[in-house]
Amino acid sequence: MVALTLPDGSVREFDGAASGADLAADIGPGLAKAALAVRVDGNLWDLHRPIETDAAVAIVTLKDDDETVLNLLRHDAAHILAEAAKELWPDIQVTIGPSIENGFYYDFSRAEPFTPDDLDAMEKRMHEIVNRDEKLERDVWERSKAIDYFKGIGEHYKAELISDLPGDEVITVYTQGDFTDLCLGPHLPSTKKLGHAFKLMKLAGAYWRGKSDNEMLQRVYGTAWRSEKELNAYLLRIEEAEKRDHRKLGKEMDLFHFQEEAAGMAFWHPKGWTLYRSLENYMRLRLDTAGYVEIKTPQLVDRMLWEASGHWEKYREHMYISEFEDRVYALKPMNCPCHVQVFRQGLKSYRDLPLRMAEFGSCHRYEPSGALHGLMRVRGFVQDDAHIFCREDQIASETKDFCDLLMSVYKDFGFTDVAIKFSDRPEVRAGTDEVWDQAESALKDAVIAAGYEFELNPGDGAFYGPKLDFVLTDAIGREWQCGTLQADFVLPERLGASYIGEDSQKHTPVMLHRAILGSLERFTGILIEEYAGKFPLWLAPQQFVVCAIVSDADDFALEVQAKMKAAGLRGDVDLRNEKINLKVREHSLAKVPVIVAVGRQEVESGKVAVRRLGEKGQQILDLDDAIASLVEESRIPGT
RNA sequence: GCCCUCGUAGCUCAGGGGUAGAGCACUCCAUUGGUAAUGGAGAGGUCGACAGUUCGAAUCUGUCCGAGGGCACCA
Repeated sequence: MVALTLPDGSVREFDGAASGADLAADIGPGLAKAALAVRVDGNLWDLHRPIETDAAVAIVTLKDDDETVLNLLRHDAAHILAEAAKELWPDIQVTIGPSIENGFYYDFSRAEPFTPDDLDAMEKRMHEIVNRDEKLERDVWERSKAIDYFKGIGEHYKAELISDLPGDEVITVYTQGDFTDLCLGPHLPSTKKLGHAFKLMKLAGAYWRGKSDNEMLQRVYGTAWRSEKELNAYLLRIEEAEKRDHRKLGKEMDLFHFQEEAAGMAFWHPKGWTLYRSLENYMRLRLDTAGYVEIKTPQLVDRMLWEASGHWEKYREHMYISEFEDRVYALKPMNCPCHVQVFRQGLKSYRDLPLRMAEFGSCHRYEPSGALHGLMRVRGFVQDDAHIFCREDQIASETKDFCDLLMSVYKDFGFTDVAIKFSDRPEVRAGTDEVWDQAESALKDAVIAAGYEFELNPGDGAFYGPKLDFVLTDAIGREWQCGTLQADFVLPERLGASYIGEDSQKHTPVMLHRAILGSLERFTGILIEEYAGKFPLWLAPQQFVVCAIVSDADDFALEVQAKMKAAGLRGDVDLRNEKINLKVREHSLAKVPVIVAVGRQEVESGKVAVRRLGEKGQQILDLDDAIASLVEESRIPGT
């Protein structure tokens, strides 16, 4: 007798072992048809796997809108993709194929590279397999049998996977049609249950087991959803994201460009640079208010300093080197060693601490060519960097002040969804365990005291100390790591920084490395995508355009522009011999927030017609009133 | 760095072994038009770079550079 308790508390009893399918059939034919899997005491099981003891169970159907169903569908889609590939190219080797966010992938090994046509062929075959309604059978195999089987059919990667499984691991295989695959499961009862709301998206290379020394496999990415409607919504979402890609908008809005003579380094155009400077000036104001001093240090520094700091040893392959007169210089990849040099000038007292030293530091790092990505990952960039030299007992308050400042800055850009990750001691590190204990708890206590939640990221700290990473989520749900706070007990000592304490003795300060925006290039890119190019007035590089409707209004248009500029607003005048329709269209497409139109009526009345981006109509306003309200609206947050 | 794809006019793209095409932008002419494209004419390219195959290469092959998508990397 097996008693199965349903989520509503009711109990169904069976004479012997019963499967989820039996249970669903017992409840009703509708459920029997809709059932995809069964949850048994919290674990997801195949629908046809016998349940032999009393358990709390729940039938899983498409209506369950948590990730469970999507994972099931996507995992099955991966298997069906593998089956399709095996049918099309019998000599292909299958490896792994998990469910991932928004879809699935499968890694294959095959001498011939896949072509886009192959992708279509695989997708077509997948639809056929779904229609075949192949049953999925679960089987438990002996390890040696499994290894022999997969070796026997030439699936060496599978055999390797099994060999590497822990000795006590139950080895399960699933068979659908003629295709048998090693898999933990669970799966849908048959291929038909997947439905047709899937699509193969792209081809990519991927290292076997994620190790760059290993063979490069061919990965096929796909997406799968409960319904065509969900699939189309997803495809639409991707299209929308592509429209606001900062590389696309950067070109369209004439903000910046890249060219091969300086790969990974941006050429900023007037409008882009205006935006960049707005961001920098905003940050400068915030730092000034928060008690930072700003400095500027050299970009080209002798290797001796980098040897002393440890960068020559740890970071050499990322550094651009230049040689003159038997001396070797490196373009700085980081600002910290230079900041210590400034700190070391003159004798420092405990009264000088905490000393918050900021620099919009221009850094260069040789990033692998494949890592470059628009403004988001570049080789030349500027950090809103600062180093706080302080005593150990000041770490807590400095951490709190920093977190508050960072959150306040992010909020000014509309980012309120900020995750904090705490990374503790890595395997390879400098400093004693005692120092690490102290640094970790100081940093952790400080975040807790400041009232912020964080997740642990074990072993990912910097070699000199633990760190906090700040990850923000943008308007379309993507995550970006921008801010960081790192507690450093190593560099100040290595580079000979010291201060005189209350006891008249020399002490070594602690150094907090910190950045809020991270890199100005990257943050600008994030802002372009966040706002889809439609910047709030204070950031918009071109805040207004004054358009003359007839040439008789040209002088007045120039007068209006001059007054607006005198009030501190940024903008141009458009006196072209074109119709107002064309001007409105072009400036709207250029995402200019404010279009001021003046014709004969305005010349006579002295008023202006103001049209805001995104609105259909316009307002007739007194020029002074219009200017006053635009000036108010374009004020930098926090001023 | 690795795998796949791509590189044609300022931009978006078509074409494809016999020395190049569209739309928009640009220049000129006409038009002074009230809120998302006025009409006409003209000019514009060493087809990413370098080799090779060929009577002939933008087209085929190779190498390199760059870009896009992934993987690896991101102290």
